[in-house]
Amino acid sequence: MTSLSPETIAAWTSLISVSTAVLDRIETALKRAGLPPLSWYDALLEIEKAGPEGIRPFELKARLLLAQYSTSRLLDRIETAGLITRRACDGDGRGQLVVLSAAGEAMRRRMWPVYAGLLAELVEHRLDAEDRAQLAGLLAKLHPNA
Amino acid sequence: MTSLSPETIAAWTSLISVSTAVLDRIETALKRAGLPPLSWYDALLEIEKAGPEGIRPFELKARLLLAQYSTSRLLDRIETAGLITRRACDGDGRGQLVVLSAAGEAMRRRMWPVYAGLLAELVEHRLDAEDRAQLAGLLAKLHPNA
DNA sequence: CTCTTGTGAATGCATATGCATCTATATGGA
DNA sequence: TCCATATAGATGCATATGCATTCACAAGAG
Repeated sequence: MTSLSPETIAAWTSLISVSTAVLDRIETALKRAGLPPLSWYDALLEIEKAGPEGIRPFELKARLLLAQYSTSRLLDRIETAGLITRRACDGDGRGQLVVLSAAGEAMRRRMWPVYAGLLAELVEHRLDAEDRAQLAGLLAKLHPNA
Repeated sequence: MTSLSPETIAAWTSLISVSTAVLDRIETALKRAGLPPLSWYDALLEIEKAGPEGIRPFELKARLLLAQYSTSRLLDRIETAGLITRRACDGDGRGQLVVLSAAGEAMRRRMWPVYAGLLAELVEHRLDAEDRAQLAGLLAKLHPNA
């Protein structure tokens, strides 16, 4: 029987409930503002970071921790909304390159204040500078890379 | 323009990626073991804690941070699997009381080692006792109650 | 008692997700 | 060159989720 310390349980349950609650608040606020879901923001941001060269969907999938089919369909929806363009990738006939459109950049910028406002209210304001650094450090130890 | 400290951003992105990655590992492991999803575990545990008196669905909804319709349908599926019984609630004709069945308790117990094993590997082992206490404390400050 | 309003729970319909599979191209070896 | 295998990406089908609405009962006002 695997046994866990009470602190592990407390940390884990808080981790989940905090992330769920904050995500929920963000999604609700975006919806109320007539904006797309947070997943679009993350995608738009990664695509924007890739610049005019564009980014390959499999690369995006890795960065966003999404399943392959989720990436494919998320890009479908974002493309339908006119926020990206997909073009064939020369050098690899199987692939494509995704590039942000001007409307895509505008959309990401419109989403940011809503997102950042809630992070300020729900994260930044509840921790002092030392706490924030400590929390970031502790969570970094939990990254499942190793 | 709302501005956030780099530590806030780092803490938030880690919070999300860690919770996503760990949940993912847990869901995958449960599936591979032929067990139901983690959401069932959480529900079964809350129902078990309520004891033979049972628990009202709206109470469960609050504890699990679920939408009303999600709760209703989750209970449908769990009931279909024979893990709970729902009976009318005397004193409130609108309501019902959900009680864990023996099979439900057995299922929760079968799920626990898989769940706990991964929490041990991915959380407990990566932090020393002091880190765990600190992390739990910091996350407690982020609970959106206040 | 009756009417209005509030609350617990279910459900029809549209959209999103997960799984498995499929197509097309790439790559490495015989 | 030809074949086997691997990788990028899309998609059909089943299941789950979100939204809005609905139904049933509760509670308080008159």
